[in-house]
Amino acid sequence: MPNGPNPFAKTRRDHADETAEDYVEAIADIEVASGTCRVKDLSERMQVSHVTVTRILNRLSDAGLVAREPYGPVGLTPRGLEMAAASRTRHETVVSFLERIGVSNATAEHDAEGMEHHASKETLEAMRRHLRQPEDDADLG
Amino acid sequence: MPNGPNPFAKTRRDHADETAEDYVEAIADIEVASGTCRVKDLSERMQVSHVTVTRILNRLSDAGLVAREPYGPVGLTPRGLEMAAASRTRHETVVSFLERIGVSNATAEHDAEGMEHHASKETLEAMRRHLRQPEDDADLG
DNA sequence: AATAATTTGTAGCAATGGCTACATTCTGTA
DNA sequence: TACAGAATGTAGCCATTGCTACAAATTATT
Repeated sequence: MPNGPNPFAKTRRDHADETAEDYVEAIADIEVASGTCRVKDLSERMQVSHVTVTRILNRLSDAGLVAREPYGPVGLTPRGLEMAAASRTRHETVVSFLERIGVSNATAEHDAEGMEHHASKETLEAMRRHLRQPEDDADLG
Repeated sequence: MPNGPNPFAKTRRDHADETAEDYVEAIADIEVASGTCRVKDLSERMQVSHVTVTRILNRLSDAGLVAREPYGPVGLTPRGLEMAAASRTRHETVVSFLERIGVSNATAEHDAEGMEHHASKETLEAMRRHLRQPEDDADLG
């Protein structure tokens, strides 16, 4: 039978926060890759309509994460930059870790995209600890 | 800089499916633990109001996963049982794996709750492969 | 400059998942 | 049986994230 009373919880509420992190990280990536980030870049990257992107950007702008003016490029505020940096670090940790245990790069990127929002500090530390280990143990056929 | 064009995607759409899996798995757990599952058990477990639970159960009932009649207990259909079994297996894989890399049981349970929905077949196989390995490599201080 | 094409914005609809407030049904007990 | 309390159901509100359709602005082309 299951073990504890409720190791579970509201895994579901913070959905909007995950969206914020995804977008902020995407904006930072696109800026690095293309110089500037446009609504269209985001709609392509997130594979949603430009309408969805616009509405989310408005919310992130109100939240002080994104700097933006109508028909202009999409930028990050200092707070947005902070969040992007943290997200990126965490993303890279998860991707590298998955690759270390034998997952292909493509799958690691894909799975990390969803998993990274649920990896606690303790779990991320465990992953980094593992990454610091020599990869001897990876010889499993 | 980032690597590929779009290893990302619609990580966001399948939210309702995740909810279905969470509820179906919770129902199975509660049935095992208490004999029967009631709306109240679910609202406590998921930490949401009974209203939210009722509405979600209606949807799952329409979807053929949950069997239910007004004011009665909550049961699983054959399809619901299948889904619960698969969810449970996956959940246990993720929890065991996290524990193996040094995460505490409480954190493993918590993180797995969110991560399990994003672990692809390939990633789960990598985790199981790792679990089959002797734990020698775990001696990192 | 005028026109065409692209990009972005707005209006408005649907589904999902939160909630409170209130109605109903069930259960247990006086 | 009647009543009190607990458990469920229903109505209706909000936020988030999808969408299509249409309007407006920007950019590119003729």
